[in-house]
Amino acid sequence: MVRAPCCEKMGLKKGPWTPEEDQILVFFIRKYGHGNWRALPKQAGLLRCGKSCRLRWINYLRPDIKRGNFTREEEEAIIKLHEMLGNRWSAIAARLPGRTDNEIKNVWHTHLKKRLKDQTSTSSPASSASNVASQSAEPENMNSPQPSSSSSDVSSVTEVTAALTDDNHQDMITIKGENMELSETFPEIDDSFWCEALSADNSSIQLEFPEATNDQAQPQFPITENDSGELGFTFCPNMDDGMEFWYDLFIRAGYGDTRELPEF
DNA sequence: AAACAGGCCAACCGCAAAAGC
DNA sequence: AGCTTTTGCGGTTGGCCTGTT
Repeated sequence: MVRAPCCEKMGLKKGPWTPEEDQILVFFIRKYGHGNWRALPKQAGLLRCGKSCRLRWINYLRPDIKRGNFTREEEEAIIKLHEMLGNRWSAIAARLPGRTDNEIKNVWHTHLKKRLKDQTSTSSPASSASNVASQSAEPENMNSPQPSSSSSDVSSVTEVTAALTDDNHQDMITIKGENMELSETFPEIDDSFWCEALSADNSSIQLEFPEATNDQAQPQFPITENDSGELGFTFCPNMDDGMEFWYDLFIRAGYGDTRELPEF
């Protein structure tokens, strides 16, 4: 069987995700779910393969993800579970709410394996095993408060995501200072919608995400002209390689419109 | 201050299983 | 029933960061 072309050959992006891509993915999944990962990036206007989107969502963007350092109880539980289940990371993750298999796997390889080796080399196997067993936590203990150092260890990416996934503000955007609910706004989009979002000098489109905590989430999209003289703007103006799919994203997300989009 | 080494972790790859047709 | 597509999983990699020399 011929191997499927890799993402790069298909013109898809690889490597670290940008905050803008995260926003789009979170927005799309919150609105439509993820019934088909393969189709999702195209529908959402992301230049990523479905596999990459799935991984990003599961390992990083899911709202129930618990960020920050592992507690001692969690670490002991991982050791105990690994003793029982072996390298079945997804099975271990299923018993640790908010933790992903990838995260657990990383913790195991970077911390726990080494620690366990040190323990066994400095104490008898029997005492080590009983120590682990006695300290292992039950699943209900997993939700105990995290140390403050853990809770403060949150990236700006997560902050933006949190703002967009907060139940109090879901599907809300602000256009020219007026709060709107996406589900109400988009079905009625017409040319006047975009006119309202235009800046005073018609040089940019302004959209706002309420409660956002950094500039990246309060984007202003410069209007540019393509080779054919058609006007448009990029959804991610700060990205190095540019991703001109804003129009596609919003139309697909709220409209289902299949009109021809200008090429840039 | 620069070079190097090691730790860490997000993301990728390939394979297998499951689901769909 | 068999083939194709999609999803899930575990292993691995690459690049950034930090500590050490």
